[in-house]
Amino acid sequence: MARTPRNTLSSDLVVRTALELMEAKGADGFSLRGVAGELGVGPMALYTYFRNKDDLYDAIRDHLMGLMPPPPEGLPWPDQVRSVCRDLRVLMLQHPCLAQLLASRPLSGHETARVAEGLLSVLRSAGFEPEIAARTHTTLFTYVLGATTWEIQMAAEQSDPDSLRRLRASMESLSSRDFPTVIELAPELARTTGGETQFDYGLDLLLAGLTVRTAS
Amino acid sequence: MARTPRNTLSSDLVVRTALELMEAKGADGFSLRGVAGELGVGPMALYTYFRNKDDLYDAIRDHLMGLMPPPPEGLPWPDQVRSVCRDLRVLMLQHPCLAQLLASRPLSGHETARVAEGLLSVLRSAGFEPEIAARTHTTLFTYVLGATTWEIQMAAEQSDPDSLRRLRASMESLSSRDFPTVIELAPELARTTGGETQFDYGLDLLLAGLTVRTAS
DNA sequence: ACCTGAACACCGTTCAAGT
DNA sequence: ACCTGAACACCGTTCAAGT
Repeated sequence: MARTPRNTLSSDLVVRTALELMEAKGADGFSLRGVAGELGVGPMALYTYFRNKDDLYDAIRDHLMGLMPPPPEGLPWPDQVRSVCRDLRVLMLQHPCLAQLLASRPLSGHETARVAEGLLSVLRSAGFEPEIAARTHTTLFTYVLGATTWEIQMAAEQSDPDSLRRLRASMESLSSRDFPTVIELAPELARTTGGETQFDYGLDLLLAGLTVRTAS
Repeated sequence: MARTPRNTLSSDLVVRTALELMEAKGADGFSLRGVAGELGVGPMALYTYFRNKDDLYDAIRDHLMGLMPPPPEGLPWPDQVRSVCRDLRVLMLQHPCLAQLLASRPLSGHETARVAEGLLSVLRSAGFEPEIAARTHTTLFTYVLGATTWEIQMAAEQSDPDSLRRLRASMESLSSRDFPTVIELAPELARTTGGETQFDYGLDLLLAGLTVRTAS
């Protein structure tokens, strides 16, 4: 908007402006040209600070990961793990674009490494061997990613009355001969597409599985 | 490519052409104009069969879900559940675009309902109450979605030598004072970004958790 | 180093029109 | 119903140039 004079741009300002735009217009409506327009510069000005769009995405992701609190200290390890996973879910809900940024790009950057360090060190301190700690870390991360991505997507869909109407229509077109269980459980399925209870249900299954593993 | 005369188009032909294009050029390179070009028609010809791009996406997803085999019969329920989850992972690996199609759109369509019916009926037959069956279904689905999306994305990244080089560089720039565990477990983390062993590890944690639950 | 401006090769979708 | 053609309002990125 405002004509920005020379040498007032910085990679940090670009990231913050990009993040604002992404949360205002959604990950789909986001564009480099939009960011440039918001900053009052030409689209090519951004290429001074980022090699391309993906490079900017990485920077936004790392910026958001910087908002993750460290794991709580002085608790049993299952509670520490639960806390980290819940914090990541909450951060993703607060910044829905983070889901796409995490899923589509490999983890890199300082803040992202800090979050990984936190969870991995909890697992190592709990006595997990290197390979099991790594496998558990990946399992927990991908669960949070999948569960919360799904939750965000379904919430977005349900806030659009048009697509919600079409979804109901497609549900009702299903024959109760062919799909008796889907029809029977339709209310329960609608209720379990998100929410903290659903998230904790899956997380506690994983933690229960881990507890069994460590006991033997 | 070929000039298609009138009345030779059909929604099924459009879906199959779109799927081919999506697997040849990747989900990013995919476009309605590309599909139309491949069919030798103008872009607007597709709007006779689909309301918009998302509508076509839904049709492609349902087409792919039609390739899912039914759950195996005559096995203990944990083996049935494992089989369905593994089948979905394999299908996603064979058709990488399915990951994005599942994550970005709500589940609708006949074939998608059939897959849900299969897993839900396994859970109900195993004695799960309606709400627990629904929660378990969502948990399993989101785990497979998250784990396999991650696996596909990391495989794509590692096949690009340029981004692999930059990833290694960013790993080596991490100080071993600040990130001792990440550095220590770097080889294990690289090994656990995908593969059947990693997938089964998380899946078995969930199943172990479910077994504990049903026993009590 | 930092930024502009024009250009290239694209998008999805609307609208009016033709058969 | 089925499809065309022109138009609208966009994209990311390259390239040459200016300060």
